[in-house]
Amino acid sequence: METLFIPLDYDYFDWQGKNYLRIIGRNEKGKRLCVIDKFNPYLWAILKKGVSEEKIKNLIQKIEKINIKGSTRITTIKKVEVKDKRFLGKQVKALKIFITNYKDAHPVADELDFPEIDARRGYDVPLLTKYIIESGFVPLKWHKIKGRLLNGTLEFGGIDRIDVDECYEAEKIEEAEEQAFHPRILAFDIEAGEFGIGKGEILMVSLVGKNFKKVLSWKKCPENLDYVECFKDEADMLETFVKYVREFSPDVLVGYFSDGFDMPYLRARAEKNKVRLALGLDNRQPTFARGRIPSASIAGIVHIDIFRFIDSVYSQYLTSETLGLNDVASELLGEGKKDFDAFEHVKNKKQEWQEFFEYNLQDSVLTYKLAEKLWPDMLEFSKIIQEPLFEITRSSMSQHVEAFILHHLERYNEIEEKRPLHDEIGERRQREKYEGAFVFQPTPGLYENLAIFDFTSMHASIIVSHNISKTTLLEKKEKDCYESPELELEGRKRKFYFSKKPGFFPSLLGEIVELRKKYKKEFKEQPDPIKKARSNAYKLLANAYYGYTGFFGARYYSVESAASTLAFVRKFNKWTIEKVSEQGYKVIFGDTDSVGFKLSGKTKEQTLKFLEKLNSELPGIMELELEGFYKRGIWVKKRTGDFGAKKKYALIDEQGKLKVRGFETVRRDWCPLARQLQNKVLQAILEDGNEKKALELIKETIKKIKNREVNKKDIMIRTQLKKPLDEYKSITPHVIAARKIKEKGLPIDLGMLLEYFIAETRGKKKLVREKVKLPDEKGEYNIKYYLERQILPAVENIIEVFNVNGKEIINGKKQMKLLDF
DNA sequence: GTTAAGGCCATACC
DNA sequence: ACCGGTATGGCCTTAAC
Repeated sequence: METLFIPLDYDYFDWQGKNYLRIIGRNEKGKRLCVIDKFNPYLWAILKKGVSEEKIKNLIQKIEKINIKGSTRITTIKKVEVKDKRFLGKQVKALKIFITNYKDAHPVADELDFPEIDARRGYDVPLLTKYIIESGFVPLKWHKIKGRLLNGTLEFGGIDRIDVDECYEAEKIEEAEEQAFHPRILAFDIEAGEFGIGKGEILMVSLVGKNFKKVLSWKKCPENLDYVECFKDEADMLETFVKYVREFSPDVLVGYFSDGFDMPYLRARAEKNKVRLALGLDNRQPTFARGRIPSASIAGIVHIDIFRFIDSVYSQYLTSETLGLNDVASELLGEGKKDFDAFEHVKNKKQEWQEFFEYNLQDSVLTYKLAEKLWPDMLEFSKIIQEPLFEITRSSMSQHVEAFILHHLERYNEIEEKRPLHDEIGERRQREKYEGAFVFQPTPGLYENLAIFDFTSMHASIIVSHNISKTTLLEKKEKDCYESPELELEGRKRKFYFSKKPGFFPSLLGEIVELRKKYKKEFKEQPDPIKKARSNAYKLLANAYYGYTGFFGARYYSVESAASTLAFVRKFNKWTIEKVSEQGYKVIFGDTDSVGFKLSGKTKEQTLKFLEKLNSELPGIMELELEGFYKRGIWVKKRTGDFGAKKKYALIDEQGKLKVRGFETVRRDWCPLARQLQNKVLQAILEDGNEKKALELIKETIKKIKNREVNKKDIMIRTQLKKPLDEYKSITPHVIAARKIKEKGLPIDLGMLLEYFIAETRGKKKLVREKVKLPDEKGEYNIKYYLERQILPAVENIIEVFNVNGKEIINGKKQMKLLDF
């Protein structure tokens, strides 16, 4: 039998002591199929240099006798082969040791304690990763499967007795031509009576798919909402939820924060009600893998918590201030959550059931739309990294980088390095920090006609151009090698040297950068979401690569590499600043990979020509590009000290578009009133080149504050709770806000955004925290606080740029003047 | 009781 | 534990008077 197949969900099982894979996917007609494949696990024993043939033979005989006896299986050595391999870039002889069950790879490695063996590797890569590398059966690409149709016999212990159309035992798997694939997506969301997992009842569950929307409820039966279905109790509702999911037969079941909330809640309530949450195609209940956030997985269906993908990968593209469903959906879909206070409804037993149902449905609608919108990104990430969707949507960027490397080592005949052990991680984390990038000290002022140059993927291009990595690092200087600038590490000045023989680590990064360029070009020529996602995925990967070298959990961790890369970053940034100055431009700012300067009478054409010249002097694939030309820009004084603040500026381009960095405008822990005013002030100043209109704007706002005409939502300050409430050494306003919420009986979650305002208070209260009130608390805003601690700080150093006697203003009269308006 | 320095804390830039 | 160094600035805590 032969069929086309796209693999979606990977799982493994044991049969007669051996590992098998069960892969669920679809054929080209949309039928759901299952493929059973064998797996031949092995690990590596890297031999010491110069071990004789004779000794190797003896060693192999000893190894072949190893067996691991467990309660359910005995793992033995199937065969041992001698191979010429590379390890950390060096040529080695290694034994490829095939074993019967990968779950015992670790104990087998422990047994390989022979004097001829230098190192043991390849026992700590996750089984699925190992399988995909070996089989080439990569996720989300079409394959042609030749195999035997299984028919529900007990051949594999009945593993094929699952809810699929057909199940094959694979005999041959080969890649097939690409074609479009549209997954069946089903989104879900629950509403519960209490926030604590399982503490309250699940009041309703919504489900949204293509041409499918339902709200399941048991608390209330509305007459006029056709999508609401009513049940006699919670258990009945949960059973129907399971039934509907099974009937819809989704490839992807998606929630928003469902790993952390919906799934564990469903599990807890199902247990309580003695309902089996048999969502898996094999009728199993969801399982929860351990981890910082437990990942809920369903056999045969890819459960995606879209929040986790956004959190670890996609958030870099977002400007929303929180990663909550409302903010993210508003930004990506232009549509937010329904305005409804579910907590109020439950707590005060309100009877706004219609609104509640709509609210619940809308959450699933948004989750569904987000999943559709982000599908190209998840798809491309999965195809590029070659890891299954489930893993892709839950991994950090460093894990993505590492997985990408692991999946491409075979091309370099390279044996994988091991994961650092607990003690090693500890040591790495404790080691002294190394010096970072260079930031140019700006001079405060308003400047006209500016240009900004920046390096494209600077860290990546430095690593590639200087062949920097753990495995290309030389012990000492050689005749022809790359030499890092002098840097300080562990208290002494030193340099590092890297071989000119291309290493797999920088080479792979070189490929990533190349592919990024290629797909970016393709996207520009003929834009579509897939091309965009592909180009973005490579870009993200390239940018995360440097961070990976300095990440303590990395297999290819290398402080020397990270420190050297940064030394080059500093060198090239300063080099650019110098060159630009020498050419007669006035440099205004510079940070890490960018330099901004005044055109100083030169034309754009001259500047672009000069850019070309600079590029001809850069090594390897390093490249400077024009970030943009700007009409005006403003830099302000630091609040403490009499010099320009770094990482704080605002620019306006020729189209009048504002670009604000670092100012309160872009800081979410300032009230909207101050932020909006500052933004308007910056806009006015940069448009007109003078402060007249700005002063008017400030005057207006001050008047509004004094007359108590400011909207309440505009004075709210939002601050994130970054650690458990009782760990705070300093009791700041937002800690008070959190305590107040706790007193109300609401949950305090790590990472939640606390909202509060500063109110007028009676009596002698000096500290800000004593005036904190929650949004729904009664009280008037504190005029003095908002004038002096929000509005004034947000605008005073901006308008100060226009005053010749700048120093006097900050200490004296103008402050008073401003407030006297 | 007041005040300045130092530390804690959140957030931004790249 | 899940990229990390550079940087700003508010507010609290502490120590000194």
